[in-house]
Parts: sequence; C-alpha cells; structure tokens
Amino acid sequence: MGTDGTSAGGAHHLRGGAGLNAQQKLEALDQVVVALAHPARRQILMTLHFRGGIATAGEIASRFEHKWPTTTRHLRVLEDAGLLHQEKRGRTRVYTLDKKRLSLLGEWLGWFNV
Amino acid sequence: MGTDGTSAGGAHHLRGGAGLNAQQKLEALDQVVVALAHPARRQILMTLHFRGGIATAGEIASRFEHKWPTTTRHLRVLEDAGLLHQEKRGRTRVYTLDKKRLSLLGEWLGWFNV
DNA sequence: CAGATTATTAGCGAATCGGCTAACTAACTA
DNA sequence: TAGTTAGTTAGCCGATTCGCTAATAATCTG
Repeated sequence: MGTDGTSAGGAHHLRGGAGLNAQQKLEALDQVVVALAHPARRQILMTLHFRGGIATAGEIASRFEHKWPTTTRHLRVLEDAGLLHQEKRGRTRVYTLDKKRLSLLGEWLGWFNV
Repeated sequence: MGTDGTSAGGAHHLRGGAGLNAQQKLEALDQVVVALAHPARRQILMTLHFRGGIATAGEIASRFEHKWPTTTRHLRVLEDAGLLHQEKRGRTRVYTLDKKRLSLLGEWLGWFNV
C-alpha cells in the first residue's frame, strides 16, 4: 500500500464515499473489504446494527468467545476502515456503526449488477 | 478455519446462493469476502467482467505486474470461492466469471440497507 | 522429434494476521 | 485511599498470505 507518499496520516475524519477522489476511494474500499474479511468483524457490525448501531466495547466483547484484547483489535481494524466510530463515555467506550463506507462496497458490487 | 470436522472436500460444484443451507452460505460468504480482500483478485474479476466474463489465463496475467504463478494462485483462490470457473482449451486455459456467489455478499450488505 | 508456447505445481522466505497473556490506564465506588 | 470495573496497549507466537524462482506438464509447430 501507499506506493506514493500521499496520505501519511490516518483517515479518521474522512466521510464515506463522498468527498474522496478515485484513489482514495480505492484505498478506502480496500480497507473496507479487508476489514470484512474476518467473520468476527462482520459479526461485530451485525451486532452493532441490530442493537441500533450503538454498543459499548463490553457489550460487543461479551458476544464473542475471543478474549477481550482480541475483540479490541478487531474493533480498531473496523474503525480504521471507517466502519465505526468510538467515543469515551465515563469509563466505558461507546462504539457506533457507520454504514457510509459500506456503500463503497455496494458500488463495487454494482459493477457486476449484483 | 474449520474448527469442526465438516466439509473436508472442495466446494467445486456448489451453485451460488441457492441450494445452500445456512451454514454453507456462511462459509461460502466467508470464502467470497476473503477472495475479494486482495486488490489483484478484485481486478481479475473486473478484467473478466469487462471482457464479457471470459478470458484466458495469459490474457489475465498480462494485465498484472505480478509474475504468472502469482496470478495463477489468485485465480485459484477465486475459483475455490466459486467466483470463476476454468476450462482447458488446447494449451490455453479459459476462465469464466461466475457472479452468483457475489450475490451472497450483496445479501449480506442488504442487512445494512446498502 | 526438437523446440516453443501456455500454463500449473512445488516450495522458499518475508511480512502480516490473529489468537493469547500480562501489564497498564482511567474512572467509578466503598 | 484502596479496590473494582472497563477497556486498551504491549508484545509473544504459530499460522497464513503473497511475492518470488525453478521445475514440470501439456499442447502446438517446424
């Protein structure tokens, strides 16, 4: 990744889909697909979705057999891909689903009329 | 993968989407997403699509910087995921796109209204 | 048959992934 | 303040991924 020197910083505040040039879209799509390429991470998104798009780290972690640090890492992969966001609330951490980036994958699939 | 002992053999002749039970669908979806989680493999599918869904291994390999064996392996990942099929024709090998399994991902995305 | 063409298979090695435990930080509570 | 709760960070380690080269197989051509 990053054969050129662009975008050294994180992509934390980028909005999904809109406002990205072609290459940024490709990179964002890649992050999204890679993030989805693990069943636990897909399940985290599902869990979040069916809880109204919001849950604490503990609520999410409790749904998995994995140890908590493992889930934390999965959460970060998803966050780096822009698929969810995180906010500290007291001593808990609240994760919110962000579906915008999923539409990049939807667009890609659209090329195949799926 | 495969924490249980099921499905030792390949899934070569399974049709996309229809005719799979819930667990088979989950496994097939996983293979599809993993297969898509590499830019070269996504590009292979695109290449195939824009050539009318059919191309020889050489035509595909020539589009990539990778050495041929690398592309061969990518092709097999895609084939194992049921995203394309292969047929020997003389000394060339013809790959054909099969979009059915992509719909599994479309369905999954559908849960999020994307 | 000899040689070129088209591709796969075998297997090496660096890098990444994804589990884990241990240690740590920050916030609430008694 | 001491202890508990909620969660992350650090880092180890085995398995997998993905590039490569070399060898091999199978088909066509002269």
